Amino acid sequence: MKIDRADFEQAVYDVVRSIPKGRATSYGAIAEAIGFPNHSRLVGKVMNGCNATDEHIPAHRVVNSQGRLVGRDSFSSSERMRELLESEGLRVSDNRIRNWKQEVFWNPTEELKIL
DNA sequence: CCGATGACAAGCA
DNA sequence: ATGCTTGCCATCG
Repeated sequence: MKIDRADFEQAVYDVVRSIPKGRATSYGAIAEAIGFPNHSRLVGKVMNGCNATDEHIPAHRVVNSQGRLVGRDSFSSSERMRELLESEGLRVSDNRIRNWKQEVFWNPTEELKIL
């Protein structure tokens, strides 16, 4: 199945905007939630373009499956992403979110299914 | 956890 | 078109 770029982007933004403050999710989880489980990389691409022209999208709440802040280079500064997360009550050490899978991880597939 | 593999899409030379 | 890289992920070891 081919992917409609505009439709894909819109779906990604929609999910990202739904991420609660103090929580975070992964590229793969978003991809799965919008129906493209094996296109996690495209989510990253979309996010990359989103924070460049930033549209009040909490891109800092999107990390990789290991809770690692791989997208920090696309922010104003390398520390920006970490600061945003810490200001929401999250703990970050060595470029990773603490209690990632235990507490912080927010599953859009599960949460949005209920709505 | 880390490294290597295989899968998929897009951008670039 | 080909080859390599990328805000990735699941699986295997």
